[in-house]
This record gives sequence, structure tokens and C-alpha cells, in this order.
Amino acid sequence: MVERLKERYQPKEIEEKWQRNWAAAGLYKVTEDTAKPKYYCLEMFPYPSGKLHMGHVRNYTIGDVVARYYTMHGYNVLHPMGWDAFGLPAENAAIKHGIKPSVWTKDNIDYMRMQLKQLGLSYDWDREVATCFPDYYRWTQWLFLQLYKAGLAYKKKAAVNWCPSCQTVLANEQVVAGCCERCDSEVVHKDLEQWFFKITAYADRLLDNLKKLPGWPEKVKIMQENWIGRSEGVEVAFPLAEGEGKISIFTTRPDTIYGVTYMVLAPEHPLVEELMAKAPNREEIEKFIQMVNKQDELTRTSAETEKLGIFTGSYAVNPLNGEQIPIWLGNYVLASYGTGAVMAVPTHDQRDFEFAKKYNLPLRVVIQSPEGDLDEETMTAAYVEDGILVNSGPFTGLGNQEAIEKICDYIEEKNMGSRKVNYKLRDWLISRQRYWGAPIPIVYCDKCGTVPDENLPVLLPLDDVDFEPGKQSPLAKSKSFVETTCPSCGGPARRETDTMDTFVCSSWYFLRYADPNNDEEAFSREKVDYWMSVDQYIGGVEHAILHLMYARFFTMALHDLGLVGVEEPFENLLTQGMVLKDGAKMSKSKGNVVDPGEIIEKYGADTARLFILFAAPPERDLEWSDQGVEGAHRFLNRIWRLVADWQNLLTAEGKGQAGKAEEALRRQTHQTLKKVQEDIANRFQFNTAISAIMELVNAAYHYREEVENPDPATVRETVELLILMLAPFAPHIAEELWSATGHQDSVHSQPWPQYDPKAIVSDEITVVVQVNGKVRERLSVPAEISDDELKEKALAAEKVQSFIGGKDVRKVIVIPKKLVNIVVG
RNA sequence: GCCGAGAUGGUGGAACUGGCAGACACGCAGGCCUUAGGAGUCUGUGACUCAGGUCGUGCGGGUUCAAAUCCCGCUCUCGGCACCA
Repeated sequence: MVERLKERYQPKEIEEKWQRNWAAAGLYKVTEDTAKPKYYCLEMFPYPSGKLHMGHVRNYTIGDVVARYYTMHGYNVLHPMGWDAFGLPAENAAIKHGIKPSVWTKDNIDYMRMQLKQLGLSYDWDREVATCFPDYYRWTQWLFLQLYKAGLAYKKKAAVNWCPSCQTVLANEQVVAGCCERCDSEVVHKDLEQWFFKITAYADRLLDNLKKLPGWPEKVKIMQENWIGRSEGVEVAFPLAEGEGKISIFTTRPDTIYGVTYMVLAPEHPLVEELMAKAPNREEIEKFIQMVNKQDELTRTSAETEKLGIFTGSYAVNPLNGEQIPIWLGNYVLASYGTGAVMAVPTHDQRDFEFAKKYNLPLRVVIQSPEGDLDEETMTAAYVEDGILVNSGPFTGLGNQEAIEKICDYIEEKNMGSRKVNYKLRDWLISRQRYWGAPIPIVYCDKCGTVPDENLPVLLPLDDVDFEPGKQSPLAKSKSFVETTCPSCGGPARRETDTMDTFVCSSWYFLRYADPNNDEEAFSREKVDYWMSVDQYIGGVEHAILHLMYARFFTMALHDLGLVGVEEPFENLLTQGMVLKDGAKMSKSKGNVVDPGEIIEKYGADTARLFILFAAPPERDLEWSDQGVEGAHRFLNRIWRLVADWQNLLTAEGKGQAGKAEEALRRQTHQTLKKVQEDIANRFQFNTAISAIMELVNAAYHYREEVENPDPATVRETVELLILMLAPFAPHIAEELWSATGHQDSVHSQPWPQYDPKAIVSDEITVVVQVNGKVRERLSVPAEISDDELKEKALAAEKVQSFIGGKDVRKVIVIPKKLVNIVVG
């Protein structure tokens, strides 16, 4: 017996009911099944910050539609959720409110999990992972050791961001405009022993593989390409004029090498001390270096900062022409790129030009423009276009592009240097002097040195930890943690007290989802090979570089270690836009935050989902509108009333009469089905898919208005297809209406309906007639009309004739079954 | 500065391969229903208009029978990178 639908749509009641039923029935649980094609739909897991924000709702709603859509299409869909649960805010909460990070994080996870469940998302909750629990991070540690043994993890001294007030190292992301994000003091640089992953070993592959990712947005690929920053050039050694030393420089413009008039070293260059020892103006140089060191990173590396330098008193020799050139120090040369030294060609590099003008250094044109009007005396900017080499010894007269190759060959022949590829990409600094992260499983022993600790997990101490910032990180202060025995010799030893960057934890979570409860290994190769790669990954574009590059690096490295079959983790990537209010990103400081919890409470999850999907296409930013939410809610109410009104008819037996109105409604139903199907499959255009459903509902209302005795068969088909199409978007109301129309099974287990191609064709079509490109008439003609007939009809039309007047018909263009354009003049 | 994306009614957005600009929704206006509506339902809604039309997709040109869509030159907005030699 089918229950009568209530007159009013009460989302809260039905949403809670169906969420319970789905969970009880295990509707969203999946296992490997070779009988079906698999589909891995993944959304970027959240940081458990406290409660969901609208960006989460958007991200997870989009993913849910994709997952439900592919499920209905017969795929075995993996759709998991978890928590990126290590990180700084948990420690801040500990300091501020005295709550343990573990407790704070777990409470947040519990609350946000409840909120995700309220949204009716189709996750297999049996696969939930949280990176902060030992059953996960022991495998993060294990993977670290695999990289360590493969030579991909190493420790070296590096300049890091240091907050003098918090007495701790900060991640680059935690430095906001040169200041500490927590206390706002100015961040300085400090040399410390740090752990790195050798991501640079994969620079070329990370770059080349981008070509194998047609399912990624061009924008993201370009951002990664720029971040990797590959550039080809040549490294050339310039001998010092006095003594034995040499200074190597890197250049991408060897064609300008005869135009070098001086050389600039970074103040951090290793040779600076030696040069300074001989310099007459030693004190001034020291002052200069101190001054540059005081400039913070932001100004130091800004193109707008004034270029400052000082002469060292020493000279080097240009190996190509034997000329002596002065060696300068300059604030604009980066110690961390290339060799930390550059050759300066003021005529053909704008930075060198500005520097030379400021310090009155000589200029020499070595590439002449096609106009031939370049002159050192009159130049106001460097000439960086192509041209012909002049003043360049044996290379004079060559085109500069050709000269690049010739000069490189010459340099290599004469052993002055060699071709080299440089990258902007740096190795990934993964160590953090933090408590709430995965401890790096390394032990230091006086006898054995650095020893990997295979006895995993290396547990974070949960008690006896002092979170107050001080001279040492919380872990370094915890005696019970630090003091251990050497895994190799059994003697007394100390633990590494750094923890791993949280990006390490999130670089492999998509692999753990394939086999989340395995306590023998990080994941079984078999299960990972069944599920990987991720067919659709969805998340914010803010992760375009960091997370997405790290995850790609990890997957490649694990592939090379034989742990996974795939090289690239994410087949298709959708970067969703931000949620804005009043034109700005929602933020507490702007006071324009809309709380998803309140929206769900007031309108229900289906309304929230529908509004977010309808208001903008997924990649674009979405402007929040309270009235738009009302509109989405009204639409659901409209469907509810329609089905409630027709409920008797729907469950009634009997065939009715199928006339014109029925045929038209049926046509629109199947046309809508086709459009919704295509909008989702081709472009994830949920907004236009929903608008098509709205049009169908409007048509159904008109049918109900116009037809006295509606045909039960037509009505039933329309309503059932409508509910099926609605199911991925608004799962609760669809389920309720599905059950109210006499179905036992869940709407979410139904196959996606196929449209009837015969139903969508019409006998009559409307053709537009233009005269000189302007629409003058619309003709209703038989669908099978020939071009000649159409032309004839168009010319004969009364209104068209009046526009032709007496003029000559010069040309008639017929677009079959669509349009006729009559050119007169 | 370089790279990328975008600019369409009062608003969010449609328009797939060059072929009816403004679908759908919001807002607004009006009719019906109602004791009442901030509910529902139906209709209208780019601008100008001599009521026949004319103009109209950031600006200026061009190609074409036909341009929001293609080409050339700009302006502005957003995002990323930012002295990478």
C-alpha cells in the first residue's frame, strides 16, 4: 500500500528518514567487482576545522551528483570521504583553549561527519580515513621510509622561515606577506637541518606527463608548468683575472655573451668571502651584505625593488673574448637559482640595463635589430627581440637564434662549460618543528648514525606534552618521546623530533581509500590497481600547484617502487569555483559568511544542493543569493505538489487517450532526458541540466492546466522520468516521491533511463526566415521538408515578400531544416 | 612585468560546430484565487519607439549572406607567478 504524500513538503522529516534508511540498507557500500566497470569519484578531503563551510558543500555536492550519475549508469562507484586531520590549528586550539589537539580534532571530525551525512552524500563511510590516527600515519611513516631507502628523502641544511616570537619554523604557506600568520611578527631566515623529498628528480616527468592529462584544465597544467619552470641554457665558467678561481654562471642567452660588460654575484655566493678578503672596500661590502640580508624575502624578490649593488674590486675574464670584466654583488641575483651568479649584458637584459645605468657600467650592443638603429648611447631600454649578431667575434653576422646553438657548441668544444637545464622547482621541504603531524620515523644513534625506525607506528605522545611555543618544538621537549633505543644496536639514541608536512599525508590518501582497513600494509597492490586511477577528482583551484603536484610526485615515486600500477593519480580534474557573497569570498573578517548548517535547517539539504548546482557552472565562482535559495526551494515544492496532485493517477491502472497534448508532453520529457544526460556527461553542466528539468515541470503544469482528463500512462512516464532525473541532484525528495509513486526499490539503485529517439522527433518544425540577415518570419513546416521546398516557401511568405519589395533576390542561403537567408539589394 | 580566465538585461546565468541573443531562475509589474497573503497560480518583463520598426552581447576595426561566437587592436575585472639570468 502506497502512503499518500503529505500536502506540504517537509524536507527535514523526509531527509532524516531516508538518511537512516540508506545507512541501514548499506546503499553506498562498494567492493571490488570485476563484472562492472569501476569509477572512482573523489573530492578533496577537508581539514576538520570545526564545521562545514559553503565551499565544502559545493565541492561535495558536485562530487555526489557525479557519483550518483555514474552509479545509475551501471558503474561500480568508489566514493569515499576522510579527513586531512593533522595541522597547525589543532595546536593553536591546544594553546588557546587547553584542549588536546587529538580531542579537538576528533570532536570536529564527529561534528563535520554529521553535517556531511545531513547533506545526503553517497559516501561509503566504511572507508573513512583520518590522517591523524596511528592506523593511517603508520603508513605515512612507512612510505617515508620507502622514499628514504630509495634516496628520495634526505636531510640538509637550509634557510627556513623562522618566527622569532613563536620561536618556531613556519611553512611557506604560514607566512602571510612576510609575517607570521599567528602572531604577525616579521619572519626571518635561519639555517636549519631539514628533511626534504627529492621532487626535483621528477621535474622532467612531472612536466612531460602533463601532456598525458587531457582531462585536466589547461589553467592548472600551465600553473604547474610555470612552477616547475624548466629552462634550457648553458653554464659557463669565467676564470678570475687573478688567481686560480672560476665563477660559473648560467644563461639562457649565450648569443649575448660577447656583450657581457660585468658580472654579478648573489651576496650569499660562496666565493664572496674570498673576494672580500682582497677587497680594499671590505667594510662597505660587509655593510652592503648586511643591508641586503635585512631586506625581507618579499621585497628582496620583488621585481619593483631597486636594484642595488657594490663592486668587489675583483675582475673575471670572459672566456670567449678574453676581456676583463668587473665582479659586482647585487641584491637582484638569487643564490638559490642556477649558480648564484650571472653574466650581465645590459644591452639585452632589462635588469642588467637598469643596474648598468645606475652604476655607470659600460654597454655594448651585440644583437642588432632589423632596423639597425640600436646604439649604446641612445638606448633607453634593453633590446630583447631577435636580431643579427654584431661585435661577436666569429659569430658576427649570424641570426641570434642560430647563434645560440653555435655558441653552445663552441663553449662545449673548448671546455668552457656545457649545456644545462635549470628548474625553478625546489626540493620539497617536509619537516616541521610541530607537534600535530606524523613523526618522521628516524632515530639518531651515536654509534650507528641516522637509522630508519621500522618499528611503526612511531606514536605521537598524547599525554605529557607542552604545547606552549618555546625554544624547542613540543616533541623535542617530551623526554619520553625523544629518548629511545637504537633499532640497530640497541644502545641509547634520540628520536627525530620533526613531524611531516601535512601535504605528505594528503599525497597518498586516495590510495588508502582503496584498502582502508588493511593493517598489514599501506594498501594491497591488487585493490589499488583495481580502483586507480581516480576517474574524477574535484576540488578547489587553490590546490593547483602544491597538493596536486605533491600527489603526482608521490604516485610516480610509488609507481617506480612497484607499489602501484599507475603513474598519474588523477585522470580527470574539475576545479570548482569559489562561493562568493556580495562579490567577495566568504570570510569571517568580512562578515559575509553563510552557514550551511542554518540553510539545511531552514530549507533542507536538497534545496541547498539544488541552489548551489543551479546558480553557476561548477568551474565558475558562485554568487550566493538568499533569494536564489528561496527559488530552489519553491521549485522543489512545485514538484512535490505536482506529484501529490497526480498521486492517484500515478498509481491508477488504465490507459488513457493519447492526443496532441500527450504527444507534446512526452516529446518534451524525452528531450529533457536527452539534454540532462548530455549536459552531465559532456560538461558537468548541472545548471543547464536543472533548468531543463524546470522547463519540464513548467510544461507538466501547463498540461495539467489545459487537459481535463489527463492520460495516466503519459503522466506516469513523465513523473517517473522526472524523479529519476532529479535523483542525483536532490536525492531525498526524489526518493520520497519515488516511493510515493509505488516503488519498492531505492530510486538510487535504478538504472539511468534511456530516452526514446522516436518520441523526440516532431512532424513539424519551425524555420527562421531572414532577409539580409534580419529575422523577418518564422515558418512552421513539415520536418521532412527539402531545401528546395523550404526555399520556395520562404520566398512565397507574405511578410518576406513585403521586405523584398521590388528588389533583386541576389542569393538565397538555406541551412537545412533551420534557416533561410534571402539576400536582396 | 609575464601567464591564464572573464566582460551578455535590474541580478545569477543560457546560447553545443558562425545560423532566432537573453533559455532557466531571481527581482519587478499585473490578473486570478483568498477574509487576508510575505502562500499558490497564470501573464508580462533588454532599450528606444512615430507602434511599422530601429538599436542591442566591454570599446574600436575587420572577415562573412550571417558574428556573443572567427581575426586584428585596445580597456577593465578576477586568478596565478613574480628580478629564475
